[in-house]
Amino acid sequence: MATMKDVARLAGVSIATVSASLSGASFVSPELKERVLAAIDELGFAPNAMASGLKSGKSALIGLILPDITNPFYTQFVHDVQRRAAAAGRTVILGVSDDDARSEAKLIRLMRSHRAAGTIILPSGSEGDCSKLAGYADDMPLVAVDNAPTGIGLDTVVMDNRLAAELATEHILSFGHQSAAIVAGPSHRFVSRERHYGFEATLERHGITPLTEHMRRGDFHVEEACKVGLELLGLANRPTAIFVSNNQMLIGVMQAVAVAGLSVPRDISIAAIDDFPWAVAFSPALTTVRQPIDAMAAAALGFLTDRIAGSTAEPQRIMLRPELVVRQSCAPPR
Amino acid sequence: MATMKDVARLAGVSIATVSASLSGASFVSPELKERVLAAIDELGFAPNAMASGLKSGKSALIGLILPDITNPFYTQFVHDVQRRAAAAGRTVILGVSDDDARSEAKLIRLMRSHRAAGTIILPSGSEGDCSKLAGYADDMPLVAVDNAPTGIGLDTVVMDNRLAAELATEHILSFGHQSAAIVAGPSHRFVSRERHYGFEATLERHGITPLTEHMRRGDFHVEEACKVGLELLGLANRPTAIFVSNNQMLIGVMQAVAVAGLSVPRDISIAAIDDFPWAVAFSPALTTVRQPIDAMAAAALGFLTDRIAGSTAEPQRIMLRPELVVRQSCAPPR
DNA sequence: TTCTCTTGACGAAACGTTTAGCTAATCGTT
DNA sequence: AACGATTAGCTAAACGTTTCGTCAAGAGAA
Repeated sequence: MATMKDVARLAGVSIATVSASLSGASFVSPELKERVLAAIDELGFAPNAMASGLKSGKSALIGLILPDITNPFYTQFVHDVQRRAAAAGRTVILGVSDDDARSEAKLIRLMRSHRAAGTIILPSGSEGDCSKLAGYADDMPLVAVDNAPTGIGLDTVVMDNRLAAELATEHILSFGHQSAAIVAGPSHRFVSRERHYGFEATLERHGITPLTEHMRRGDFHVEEACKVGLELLGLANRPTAIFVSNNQMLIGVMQAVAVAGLSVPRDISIAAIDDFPWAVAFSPALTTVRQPIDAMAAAALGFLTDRIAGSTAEPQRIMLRPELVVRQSCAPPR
Repeated sequence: MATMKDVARLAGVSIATVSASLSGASFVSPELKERVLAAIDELGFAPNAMASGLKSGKSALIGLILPDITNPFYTQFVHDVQRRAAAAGRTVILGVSDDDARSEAKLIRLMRSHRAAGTIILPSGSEGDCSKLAGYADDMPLVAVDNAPTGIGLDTVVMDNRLAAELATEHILSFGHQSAAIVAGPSHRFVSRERHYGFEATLERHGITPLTEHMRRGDFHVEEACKVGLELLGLANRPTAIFVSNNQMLIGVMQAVAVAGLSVPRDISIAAIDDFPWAVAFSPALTTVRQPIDAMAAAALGFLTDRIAGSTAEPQRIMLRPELVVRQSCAPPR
C-alpha cells in the first residue's frame, strides 16, 4: 500500500510536506498542497493510522464493551455511541463480554493494547466486580454506564432506575389494581436491585404488601422469564398486573401470555422497563419506560472527551431521568 | 504506559527476549519467560498493537460496514461476526453507512487507514454502487454480504432471496388464499428485487395475477410501511394475506393492523422475511423466513481469512438457503 | 553592504515493536 | 583437543508517521 514516501516522490516534495498538507498543522503553499492532494488521489493513499498513532501518541479508537449487542437497549446504545463518535472523527471498536466479569477484564486490556483513546464499559457484574474495573484501565480513560454502582472510582452514567420502576408501578396502580407482580432481574446487579427497590417502595407508599408468590426473579433473559411468567399466570390468585424489569424478560412474559391464551390488558396489565422499536407493533401496543439512551451515550462520550483532554477531576456521576411511554397494555382489573 | 523496554529492564533481559516470550516465535528458557511474565504482570504491561502492527504489517482489526445496527438482522450479523472474530483473536471495528453509498466509500478508506486485515461490507446501494466497491478497497480484502449483486469483483455471501420469498408466499397460498399482497422493498436494491421476483413467480406458478393495488413498495423502514399497510387494509377489496419483504416493514405493517383494529390471522394472514427475537412474543406468534445469519457470518469470515492468507483466486459467491419458520400468523381466509 | 526576521520547505530523530543476523556458550563427534 | 552444530539470548535495523530544529531565500532595517 502506498506510503507518504510514495506520495512525496510523486508530488516532488518531502515527506514532511505531505504530512503538513494533511494535518494542516503548519503552512504549506497552495501550489504544493494541490500537487500533494493530486498525488494522494492518484495513488489512493490512505495514511497509516498505526504509524501516526504510534508516533503522535494519539488514537482515534474508542473502545465499547458491553454484555450482548442483541439486546435492543444495548443495540441502541451502540448505535448512538457510534454515531456520535463518528461525528467526532473517532472509530468504535467492539468488545462483547457475554455477561462475564472475567472477560471484561480481558477486554479492557484488549482496548489498552489497541491504545484506544478511551473506553466505555457497560459492566455486567456485581458491585464487587465493578469496583475492580478502574484498576484494569491503568491510564486509559474508562467510563462505566448503566449497571454502574457508586464509588467504583470511575466516571459513571446511569439512569434513575428507582424512578423508572416507580413510574411503571404508579402507572399500573393508577388503574386501580389492588397489587402487582414483579419479574425482577438478577439480584447481584445494581440496576435490578434498584428497580426492585423502586417497585416495592411504590407499593409500600400505597399501603400494599405484595404477596411473596407474586415476587419473582428472572435473569434478564427470555427463557427464564417465560417460565416465570407461566408460573405467575398459572397461580390460583393470578396477579392482575405485572411489572417486568427489562425488555428481554418482557419477550418471555409476553410469550407466556400468548401460550396461556390470555389477553392483554383485559386479563392482565403489563408494563416494563426498556422501550424498543417493536413495542408499537403489538396489539395492544406495550407501555414501557424509556431509558434516555442517546443522552447516556452523549454523557459517556463527554466524560471520555474530558479525560482524553487530560482532566484529572474526581470521578463524577450523571444520573438521567427515564420517561414513561404510555400505550395500551395497562387497564383496570376485571 | 509501560513499554517492552520497561519490562525488559525490570526482568533483566533484552527487549527481544520480551517479544519472544510473548509471541512464542523463538525459544526462551522457562526461567526467563517466567521473569518476563512476572514483570509484565507487575507493570500491567499491554503490548502496543499499533507498534506491533506497524512493524509486522499484520493487523488484528476486522472492519465491519453496515447500513444500520438497530435493524435486528444487522444486529444479529454484527453479533455473529464479532463472536467469531473474537474467537479468532480479532477485533471488530464498526462503520455505519446510514444507507448512503457515498459514506460507504469513505468508510472503506477509513478501514484501510486503520489497516484492517480485512473488511466485511453490507452494501446499501444499487448494483452500480456495489460495482465500485472493489476499487475503493485497493489491496485490503473486502467481502460483500447480503445486498450483493453478482459480478462486482468481490467475494460475496448472500441468502437465496428468491427462495425466501417463495417459501413465504407458498406458505400463505397453502391456506387457500386466492391471492396475496406484497409490501416490497426499494427497487434499486438487489435483495428487494429478488424477493419481489420470488413473490411474483410463485403467484404466477399458481396461475394468479396479483392486483396492482395489492403490490406496494416500502423503503425497508417502519413509517413508510405503516402508511402503506394502512392503505392496503383500507382498500375496498382488502387482501386476505400480506407478504412483507423485511423485518422493519413488518413492524410498520403490524402497527397498521393494530391501528386498523384488525386481528391476525383471522382478518388477515401475514408472513415476512427476517426472523427476530420478538416474533415469538406476539399473539399469534409471527411466521417468518429466517436468514442463515450465522452461516453468512462464517462464510464471510472464511473468505476474509483466505484472502488475508494471500489467496488470489477469482472472486467467489456463496448463496445460502433460508428457512421458513412456521408460527401462527397465517390461516385460511374467512 | 550587512544583519536580522520571516517564510516555506526539508532532514532526521523518535515512537514501540518485530525480526534478521550475530555472539557466546554448550554439546556431541571425531 | 579441536571441530562444527545447536542453543539462548542479544544488537540493531527497520516499519510509516509526526515534529523539532535547520536552512535557504527574500524582505526590511541599520
